[in-house]
Order: sequence, then structure tokens, then C-alpha cells
Amino acid sequence: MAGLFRISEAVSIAFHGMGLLAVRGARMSGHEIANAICVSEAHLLKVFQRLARAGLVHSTRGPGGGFEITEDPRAVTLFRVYEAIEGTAECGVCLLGTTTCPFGRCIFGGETERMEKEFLDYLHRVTLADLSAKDEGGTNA
Amino acid sequence: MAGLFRISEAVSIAFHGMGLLAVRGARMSGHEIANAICVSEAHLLKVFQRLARAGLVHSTRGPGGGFEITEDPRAVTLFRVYEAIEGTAECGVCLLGTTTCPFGRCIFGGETERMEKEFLDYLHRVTLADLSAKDEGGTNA
DNA sequence: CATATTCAGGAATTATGGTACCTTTATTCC
DNA sequence: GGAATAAAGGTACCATAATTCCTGAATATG
Repeated sequence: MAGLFRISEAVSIAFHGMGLLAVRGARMSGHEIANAICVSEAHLLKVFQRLARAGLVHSTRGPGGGFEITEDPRAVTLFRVYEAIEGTAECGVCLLGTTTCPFGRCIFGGETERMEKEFLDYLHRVTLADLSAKDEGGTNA
Repeated sequence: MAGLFRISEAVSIAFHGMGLLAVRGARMSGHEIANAICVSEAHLLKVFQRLARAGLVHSTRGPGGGFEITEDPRAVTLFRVYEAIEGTAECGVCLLGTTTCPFGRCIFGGETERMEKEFLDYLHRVTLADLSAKDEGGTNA
């Protein structure tokens, strides 16, 4: 398994691709983006198709075409990118999927919910502009 | 989508099933456990098959048989249960799955890694005994 | 106008997770 | 001791989601 967060490769591609577009500040073709972040071009294209439908990027066909961010990167949160790919992110839903835990109360005492909220806050707080700004050199997480 | 953490239904069944066994302190059949926590008996059986192979429960066949926890519930962390189902939980791995981020550094600045570690710490810290003890009435998370 | 480039959309494929069913083991009751 | 029953083990199947592939449409350029 890959990680503890439910971040699909699609979302990761969206984060990295959008981050790259934000840094470059110019239109880039799907081919260029995929090469730059070392992912499958087919998959990236599919991901950007969704981002385009969500209005987060504008796409242009034909030679010299490609994708460009439609808004100021400082206004685009990771959450919006996440939602464009995965649909609505629910938080605080019982892991069992039942509305009432068979135990009568949540056996985790609400702590998992707290941590999910923390992650959600992070997605809401961080913008595409932040992705290029931060340079504290964390390892790959 | 269900939640932000990569908790499959299988892991959730394992947590709840083991929690129940810990509370009861006695052998229970798969049928009983599945009924108590309102999940598919077929799936629960498969999950417990893995828990048995991992040595976390002892299984007994035949009438009156079932599953029982092999160790003191205070000694069994959620992490061990998690690993028995999902395999090794990696933390701090780049969301893209590459060993070196194409950006040269992690674009998330290590914060996602920090949050993953926090969740991992939680799994390491909480034992089956804790699941039944906590009673602060959180909502279903 | 022909051609090359680039994205759009849907079809086909693959992978994953969950389900159903049959087999084996053990107990109980006659 | 044998038959019936209760229970877990194992395997094969199915459903859904994720990924790739293929064809078509749009646009720029010579």
C-alpha cells in the first residue's frame, strides 16, 4: 500500500500538474506537463480533462495549445483541485459506513474525525501559490 | 468517496470486530460478530481469516467454535491489526509514488508527512483495550 | 488546403475489493 | 460409531474503480 491518506494517483497528478502550471505561469501542453512530473501522459490528460470541466484550467487545442490556469494561483486551494477529481470529500463519516455505530458510540472517540478535519483544513488552507513558495526541503511525503 | 484516510471496509471490520472480542473477552463465532457490528458475514470471515494467519486471533472450527484474541488486548495496537489486513503501512512516501519528487523537493513541504505520522502514531498508541474504555461520546467518525 | 499538433470523449482493459459457494474440521446426539 | 450440524478455510467469481487506448474534433501553420 502507498500511504495513509486516500490520495489517488489521479489527485496527486492534479496537485503536481497544477503546481507546475502555477510556477511556470504559462500555458503548457499535456505532453510537457506529464514529462516534467514523470507520470503517464494518458492519465494526466484524463485528469486535466476533469480539471478543465471544473473550470480550474482552460484548454486550447491545436499546435501551441495546452492548459493554463484560469484563476490567480493564490485563489485556488488544494481542496478545489481535490474535489474536481474525487467529488465531494466527506469527513466525519463512520468508517463502517453506517450512520450509527453498532457500538452505540464511535469506538475511536472522535479522534479520527479530528485528524480528518485537520487534513481537510490543510487542503482548504494551502493554495497553488503556496506549493511553489514553500521551500523548507521536506522529504517526499 | 468515503473518507480522507485510507481505511478500507476490511480494516474497519477488523477494528470493530477485534474491539468487540476485546470487550466480550470470550470466544465468538464469525456469525455472532458480524451480526453484532452489522456487516457482511462473508466479508468478516475473510477478514478474520487474515487476522488468524497473522496470529492475532485463534480460530476454532466446529460447533461452539469461533475466534478469540490470542493476546492481552492491552498489548494489541490498532497498527498491528491494520498491518495484518493491509500489509505494511508506509509513511512519508511521495504521493506520486516516485522516490524523488520531480520538483526536486516535496511540494507539500513535509506537512502531509507530519499528518501521516500523526495518524500512524495514533494507530501505534491505541490498543484494543482502549477502544472499549474511551467513552467520551464522539459522533461516528 | 493539406498536414501536423493538441485536447475531448468514450471504449476497452486492468486492478482491487467484496461476495458466494464449496470443502474441511470438529462436536453432538442418536 | 455414524449421521447430522456448526463452524472456519479456501477458491473462484463478480462489481466497481482506476488506467490506458483509440478515434474524432479543433486549431494553427506552411
